[in-house]
Amino acid sequence: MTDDTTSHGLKLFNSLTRQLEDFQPVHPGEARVYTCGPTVYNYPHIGNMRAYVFADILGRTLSSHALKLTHIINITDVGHLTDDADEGEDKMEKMAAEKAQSIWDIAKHYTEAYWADIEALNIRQPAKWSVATEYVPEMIEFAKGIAEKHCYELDSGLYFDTSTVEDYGRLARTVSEEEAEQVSRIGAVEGKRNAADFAIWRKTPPGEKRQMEWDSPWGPGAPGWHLECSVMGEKLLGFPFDIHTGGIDHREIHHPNEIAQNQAFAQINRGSCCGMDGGGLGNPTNSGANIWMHNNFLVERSGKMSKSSGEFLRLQLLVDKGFHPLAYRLMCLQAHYRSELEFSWDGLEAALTRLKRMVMAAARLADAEPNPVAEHPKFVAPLSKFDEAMADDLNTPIALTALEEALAVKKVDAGIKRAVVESMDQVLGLRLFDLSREELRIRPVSFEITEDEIDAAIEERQTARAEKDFAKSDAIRDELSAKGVEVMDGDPLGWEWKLA
RNA sequence: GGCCCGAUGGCGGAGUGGUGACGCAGCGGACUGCAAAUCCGUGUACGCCGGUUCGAUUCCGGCUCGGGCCUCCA
Repeated sequence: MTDDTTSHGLKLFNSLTRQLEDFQPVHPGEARVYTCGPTVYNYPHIGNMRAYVFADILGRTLSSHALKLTHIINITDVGHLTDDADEGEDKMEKMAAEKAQSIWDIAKHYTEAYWADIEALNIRQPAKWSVATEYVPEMIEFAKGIAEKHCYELDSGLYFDTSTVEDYGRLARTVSEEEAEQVSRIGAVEGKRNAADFAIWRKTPPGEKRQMEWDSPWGPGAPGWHLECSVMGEKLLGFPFDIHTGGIDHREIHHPNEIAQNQAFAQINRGSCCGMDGGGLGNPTNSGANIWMHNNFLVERSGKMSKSSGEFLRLQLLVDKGFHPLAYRLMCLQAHYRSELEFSWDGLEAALTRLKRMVMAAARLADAEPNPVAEHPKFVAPLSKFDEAMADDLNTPIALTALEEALAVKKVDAGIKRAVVESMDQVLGLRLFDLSREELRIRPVSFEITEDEIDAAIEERQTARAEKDFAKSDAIRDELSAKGVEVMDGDPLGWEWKLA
């Protein structure tokens, strides 16, 4: 699964150019990736998690191409506002006030909840989780560096003048400043030079004291949201790095602003960064990253997933209903990352069934010693199909079909087959050889019956069957069925929960 | 209002200028006391109207419908 050409045969869709591009590492043999992570003021919903499944697939694919991966995911624990881009409450402060907890406790709690989901979805650990509040001094330094030529100060903070960089908004396909002006912003900040200008430092209003604030040349306050990603990307990966990922929503505001900051940085430090000349985005490296990738949304019929509509879809809710987290991962992989994906419980159940069947097929290879050296002609087609699909902008839906073709190959050495399947699952991360059917059989919290009771009932039923008392055995089966248990006589597992 | 995207069988979802993946569901078969599970097999679709073409689901234009963004969001 390796390719020693410079492009690694890998094509990725660059949102900046809206084209498929060959992946050419900035540093030969390496891949440096920055992923926009969560703001830890609430639990992540499953739509949020799609972004990290996508980033994980990207990272695994880069690794499979023999690239040394350095992956950074940030944790935003400060600097996110509730309404307008420049005013309003800080999300973190708001939640802390609501819960009457320290803002630091809020951040810790939701960071850990997020990490639990990361693990449950078999998302690999990045090289580093970069926490925004640990980089505030660097953010101030960064802001000081670009302040004179690219920023101006208002009462409420230090603002970035978007007219000082070329091609502002190119990522979002904003056509012109004129167009941006047409947007009527409620509560727009007085004094901004351009409608699109944004705060890079938010001053604490006089007489107030925030839980999170730092001293700065512009007075006490907090960094703007966009600043952290510019700074951590530069500090940890160096400009330009290879790939920047995030949700498609970031394509419109957050990443254009981040890019503007990076361009300003490139202008100030012209020549000191490889490839960055401080000009426009005709030279993509000025954006800070060679390729910008965005995953599309998970949607449901009511529209976009929303955190404001009360109970939202958390991974734990799926588990509570009897769905293993990896069924959700598989559901994500069944669609291309750039397509919207429709969420439904039926769809999730379909993914779970598919996953179970793949796990069963893998289990038939449990006793085989993986033989990654030997080859077999029957696997040539599935393997090349798999590699081509993944190299074609991470086409996981097709890669999955190649995996299933490999699992379905008959009359071959099990060791070879196992090695093939393992190599594919290394990229897809479904844990086919670690999972058991028992693990996938998760009891929905709403079901009353215990496993001991089920075992007892089934034993009683088997006795009746042995005595050919089918009236009784059928009655027991019906009873179990009413309680959500499906009896499976000819199956070693014996029984299964009836979901959905 | 501005910008952008989508429309594929019962559901989800790939892909393609000319035999329309795949998964789940359904159906048939094997197995089973009967089922279930499993395995094998299998039918059904490219929103509408024009255009280009020998030929379009695939390219172009229009229409209809749906969605996203423009305010925090993966």
